[in-house]
Amino acid sequence: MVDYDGGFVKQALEMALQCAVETLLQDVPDAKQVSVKLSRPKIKEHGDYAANVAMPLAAMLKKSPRQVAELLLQTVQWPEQVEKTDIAGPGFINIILKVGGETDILKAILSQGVAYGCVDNSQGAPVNLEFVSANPTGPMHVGHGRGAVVGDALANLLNARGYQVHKEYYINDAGTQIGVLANSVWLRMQELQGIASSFPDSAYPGDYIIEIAKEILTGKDFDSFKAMDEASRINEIGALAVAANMAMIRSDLNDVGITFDQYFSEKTLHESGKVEQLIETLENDGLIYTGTLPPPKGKEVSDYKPMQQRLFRTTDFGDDVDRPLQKQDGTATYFAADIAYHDDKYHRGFKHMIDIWGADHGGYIKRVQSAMKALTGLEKQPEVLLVQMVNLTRDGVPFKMSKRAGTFVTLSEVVEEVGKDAVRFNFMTRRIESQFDFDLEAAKQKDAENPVYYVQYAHARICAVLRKAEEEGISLQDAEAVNASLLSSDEAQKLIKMLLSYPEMLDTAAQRREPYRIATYIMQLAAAFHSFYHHNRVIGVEEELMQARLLLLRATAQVIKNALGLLGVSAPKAM
RNA sequence: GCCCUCGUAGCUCAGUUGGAUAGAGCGACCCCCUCCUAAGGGGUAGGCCACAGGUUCGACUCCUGUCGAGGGCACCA
Repeated sequence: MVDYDGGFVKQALEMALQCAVETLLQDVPDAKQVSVKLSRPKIKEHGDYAANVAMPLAAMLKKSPRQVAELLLQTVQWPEQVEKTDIAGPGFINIILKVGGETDILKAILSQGVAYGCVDNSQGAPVNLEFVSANPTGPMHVGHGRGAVVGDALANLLNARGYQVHKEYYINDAGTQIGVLANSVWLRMQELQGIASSFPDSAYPGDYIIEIAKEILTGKDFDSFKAMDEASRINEIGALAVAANMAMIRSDLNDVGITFDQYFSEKTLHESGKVEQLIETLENDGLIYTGTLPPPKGKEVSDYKPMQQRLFRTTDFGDDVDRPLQKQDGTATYFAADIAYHDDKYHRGFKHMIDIWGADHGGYIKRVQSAMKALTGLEKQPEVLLVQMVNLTRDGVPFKMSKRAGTFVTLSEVVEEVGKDAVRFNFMTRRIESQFDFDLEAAKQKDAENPVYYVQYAHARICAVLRKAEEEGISLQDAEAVNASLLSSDEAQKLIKMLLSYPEMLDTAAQRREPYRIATYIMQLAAAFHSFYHHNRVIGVEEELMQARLLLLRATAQVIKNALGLLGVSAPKAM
């Protein structure tokens, strides 16, 4: 048991078995490639690792799986860590490692501290991770919060596993929505000046619009706006309103502990001519033509009119239909700006991009990837992770959110009610592919239904024991001096195995972009600890055993803290 | 009509990317604090893994179809 450095033993075992497999297959004429993959059996009796290679080999060698397993065991040259092996069930090879490595692993956790589970990323591949990117037309709602929390945890996870992550927020500060925003604010500004005006349905109704209007009026005289022509007034107010909303969004994000390395403005892409340049480039490459798109199917489009458009041949690169880059009035579409944006990322040196989007943007993936393939030749870039919707309920009753009707629940409201840790942890407990039912009342409760308390409590409990030890004048022995082989109880062994599997879990989570695995892991780890705690008294037992158990607790606290840290959740010393 | 995601215990969800007896929490029922934090531990009950085929030594996992839920389908973002 020395694979606390992240799967070292597992690799050695796999290589050893692989050699044996190849030796066996030497004489087989039509042998197919068989690669050895070890798994960790769920059941203790099945050993530390299990191999299933004997089964697929059986047919090729025309022998039973158990016979094949025996041949393999005769051939294989195991590394020294292997204690013994078994053939079990239909033909599994179960590998049992030498015990007695407990001290090594616990010592390693303590000496590595926050670095336990991490690999060096100083030479790591740069990854551009774009997430949240909520429109700057209003505050963030809880749905945005899920993407924000997942994105931030993924950034931490990838950084921990060898990548260099650049966190980016794309500000959609161009287009008609900003016009609507500006107009809404202008109406409120007039209202505040006592000028009665009708408030159309198309305007944003939220109270925050009034706040923005007030803020603008304290900074600048109303008459100066009145004196402007329509276009420059809307432009100016739009810019001020976007700035105000972005300040609010950044503050909301800050409340959940999220910051970005870069905020990228869509507007600057238009202003700098990058969008135009992109269209020109595509034009020169013959990737644009004039054509007419068919009407959308299955969707009511009352104002559909066939029209000639400049279309990008994305179908040549895997898309379903060619996409317009310019609107009827000649201005660039959102899509045009978006591929200019991703192209810009590419030219900033990011060959690898990950975007986290809401599920309502699922239909958008193919066209962006197709466009990027056309522009850069990269396949499947950006890598898009879709986060499913958050369904809000209050005491089980569905709660419809609408920015238009002003009935949405903001992220900051929820954070204020529930707390940052609970919001972050709860959002991390499910796969992003599953829709999230978020009950506003349940999330407020500080009881067992809130898993965050279960895991934080585990950490606090350990700290309490360590405090108690200090109070009683017990000095913690140096890890080197501790005889950790005394940790032989079932609960202790289970806990050690959990600690040992942490780097492996992180690696899987990073490779599969599934930070929720961290949350699942912490819950299992906390359960293993609580069980240990209940069955194994620490303070008051015989000195040598007590020191061993204290060491185990210290290592457990460290891993809980590390894992929670990746999720952006605190590990309280007392609760 | 087409595309994407999902369907596992009464409820909310895991299931290590095809392995051995499908696991937690909540809810139900029953135990455990003279003892380091009971925000905890132990146990019982609860399953045709939506359904039907297929692939193979083996399928909750992969493929096809059906049913059901959510999202999306030009000139918005």
